[in-house]
Amino acid sequence: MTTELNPLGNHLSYALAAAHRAVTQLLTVRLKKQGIQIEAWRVMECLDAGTKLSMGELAKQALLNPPALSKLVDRMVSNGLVHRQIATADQRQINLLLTNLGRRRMLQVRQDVEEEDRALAEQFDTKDGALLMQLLSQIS
Amino acid sequence: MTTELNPLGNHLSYALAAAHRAVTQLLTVRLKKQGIQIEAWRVMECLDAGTKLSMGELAKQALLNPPALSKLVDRMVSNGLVHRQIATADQRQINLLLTNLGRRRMLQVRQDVEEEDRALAEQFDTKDGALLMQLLSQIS
DNA sequence: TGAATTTGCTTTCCAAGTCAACTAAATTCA
DNA sequence: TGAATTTAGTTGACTTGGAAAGCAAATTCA
Repeated sequence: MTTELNPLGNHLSYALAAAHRAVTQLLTVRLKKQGIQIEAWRVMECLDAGTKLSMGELAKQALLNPPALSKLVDRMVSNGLVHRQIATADQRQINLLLTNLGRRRMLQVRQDVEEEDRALAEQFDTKDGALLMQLLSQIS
Repeated sequence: MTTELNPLGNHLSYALAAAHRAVTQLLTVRLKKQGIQIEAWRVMECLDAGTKLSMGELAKQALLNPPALSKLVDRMVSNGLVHRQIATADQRQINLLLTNLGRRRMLQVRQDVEEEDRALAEQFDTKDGALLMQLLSQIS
């Protein structure tokens, strides 16, 4: 199997982009039925973890640039999923909080994401899923 | 190391997104200095491979949806990198061709991408880069 | 203290992507 | 054959994202 149809096939960055695209597309379709964006789910998952997060921290964890997060949060606020709270220690910081609706929606969405993740993991031999994850988390 | 700071850390889809984001950001910065988009580079690389590609085939290989490719190609045409040619067999199909300028630019950009890819591969023990690529290409 | 700088988040302007509708060529089949 | 359907690609309306500028609170330091 040395024949390479796609000239990009040798690039790790391409393999990564292709895999990411495939996974994202499936997940997007599934979450769209719930009327929610992958990034919004990530935000909600982070918020649910308990420790108060500033927008900056949240942006890093949810893999968004600050302006993109700001705008996403605007939309989530108007959908009643979260609300902003000015941090007491530092008045510039925002602590985002899940609403009750937000928490409920998050739990529903979590089902879907975990199902999708399971389906993904099934594409690998038993140990390979964990191995892949380990390799991926070495990056940058 | 069982402590997990980020609640998303257990999800393979998240690990993939995070890795993709890190790699893409680095590559984007580098290619921006050349004034080119990653996707445009992918298109040019595919075209260079010789076999004539329809827009549809090209979209798959370059990881773009048809409308996104159409618009990208518009820009590339106005930058003088490629030109459209109606296929003779099927008049609906477009064969995209690299211009001389396009080919020259592609060769320059390729340098950068390969350097970036090398730097990425260095983050892994010798065999792990290939292993990661192999695992990634199993996905969908 | 208070002027200058830094930090945290948002806004603005513009570039790029999506979905759905559209055009035209090719194919199907009655 | 020719009407109906399918396929290839593009377009238009709308949404989202990024870079850079903006604003206000916090911090530095003269």
